[in-house]
Amino acid sequence: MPGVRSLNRHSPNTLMIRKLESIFKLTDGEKRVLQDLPVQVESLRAEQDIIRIGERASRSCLLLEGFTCVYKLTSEGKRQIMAVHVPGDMPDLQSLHLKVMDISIASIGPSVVGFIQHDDLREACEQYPRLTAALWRETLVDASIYRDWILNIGQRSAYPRVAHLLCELLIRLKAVGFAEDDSFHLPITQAELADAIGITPVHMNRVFQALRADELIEASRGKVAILDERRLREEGDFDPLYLHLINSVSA
Amino acid sequence: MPGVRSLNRHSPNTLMIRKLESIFKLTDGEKRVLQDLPVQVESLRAEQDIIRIGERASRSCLLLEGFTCVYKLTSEGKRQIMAVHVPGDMPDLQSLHLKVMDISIASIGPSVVGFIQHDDLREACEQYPRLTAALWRETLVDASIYRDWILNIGQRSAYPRVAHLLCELLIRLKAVGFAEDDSFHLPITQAELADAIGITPVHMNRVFQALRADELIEASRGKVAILDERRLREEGDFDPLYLHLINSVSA
DNA sequence: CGACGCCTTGAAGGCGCTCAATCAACGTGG
DNA sequence: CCACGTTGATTGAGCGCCTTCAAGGCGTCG
Repeated sequence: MPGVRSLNRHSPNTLMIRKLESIFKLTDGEKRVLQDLPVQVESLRAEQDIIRIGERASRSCLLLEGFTCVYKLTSEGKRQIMAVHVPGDMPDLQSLHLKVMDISIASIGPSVVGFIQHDDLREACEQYPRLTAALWRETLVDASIYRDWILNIGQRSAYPRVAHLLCELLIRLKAVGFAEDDSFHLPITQAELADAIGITPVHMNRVFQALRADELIEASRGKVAILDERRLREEGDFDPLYLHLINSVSA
Repeated sequence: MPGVRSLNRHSPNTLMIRKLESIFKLTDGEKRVLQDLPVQVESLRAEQDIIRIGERASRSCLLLEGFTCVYKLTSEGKRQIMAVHVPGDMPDLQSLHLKVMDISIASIGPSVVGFIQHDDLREACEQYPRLTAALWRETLVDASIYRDWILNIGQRSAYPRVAHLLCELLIRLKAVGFAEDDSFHLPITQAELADAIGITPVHMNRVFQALRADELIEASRGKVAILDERRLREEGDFDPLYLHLINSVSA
């Protein structure tokens, strides 16, 4: 069972505040409300469900460390991962207005999340309408990423698809300071990546080998290094417009 | 160029009001604000872009008649359609908070849309915060549909994929009263459907023939009839949960 | 050291693609 | 009223990306 612990460096909400601030300057009042939001921090093991499809949510979570993903199963038991979250993301913010979950959310690798009650969130938004706008915007960016995944899976072959996903992860991790030197820690199996890309684990492996052979990436035991980002973007037909990043150099 | 005309039966916003009312009862004040929202109605030819990727939007549109779709092109010129809208939908509501478009939106077949200035929308939302919630919810349902498309394209083969899409269209059209007798008018070419499903026009054609041979659908010249919805849902592994419909019999 | 999880590799087959030609429906102009 | 062009649906043949089904390798951990 998940233990409760306190974060060492920052208050849990610091990540969220920093992220929202990249959109527009928050007033002191807005910052204070966010800072005072009660957050229940929990550590998760790898592959642990946070919430499952069909359940009703009364709180949303903020990812603090590690990774989470959105997934869904077909009736035949095939899994599709529709999104991967990096620290600072709110994986199930949508449940604020869509009570019953249409997806499941799980941790990838060991992670730390903070739960915020919907009532608290709603109250903060009522007090400071710009928070509503900022959170709404977050969900809109999520939607934009979904759209790009549809394009990626629907129109590109396996190799560029993987390249595209890696470009996205790199830029998003850079944006929150979790990728140094174009390399990042990603405790995800090839099988899971395959589920996100819509291909077979076997084929995922072959694509990875091709990417390594082409000297685009290095990958081993949870560590991914992008060797040539420019060329990887070309191969993956990657344009970061859809991420709607603001103060980003690489975007 | 698109002509401007007035709608015969209802005020343009009636559709939107009816839709939002399915979520929660609107107060008279809320209804009045919506009713008074200045709407610029325009008729569109088939295949006409409403807004293109990279452009900045200062207004959003409400689909009144016909169909629109969200699409994006790869650098190789392949097109993926990520969403199809039915009357009552707001195809680019997202631009309210994401100014620069990450997608293009176009009409499918001749359509009628109403444009609403963002400033007007924002003002209405500030006056009546529940409108904000309702519109936010709309965009969240859009996102849920995107997710399901990722699952559909990523994990299912062509035949169930098409079945799934047809189920979705039927139920959404029913919800706004645009599908009588499990059949609906859909002025879309097989090539366009193929772009939405992520397959080739040629293969789309073969899947259609299979669906007809299995007596699941009838389709000719812009008219689609669902002959056996229960079985089509089975074949398409369709569960309408993700549509988050409220007062719907079939959901 | 044995078991387990994950990565890797091989071979065979199928789903969907590509390329191309034909057909059907419709609108247009002569 | 018909020849013609255009657009979309249909069909065929061949090929290739990716899947499926295995088996084997390798590192980690009890």
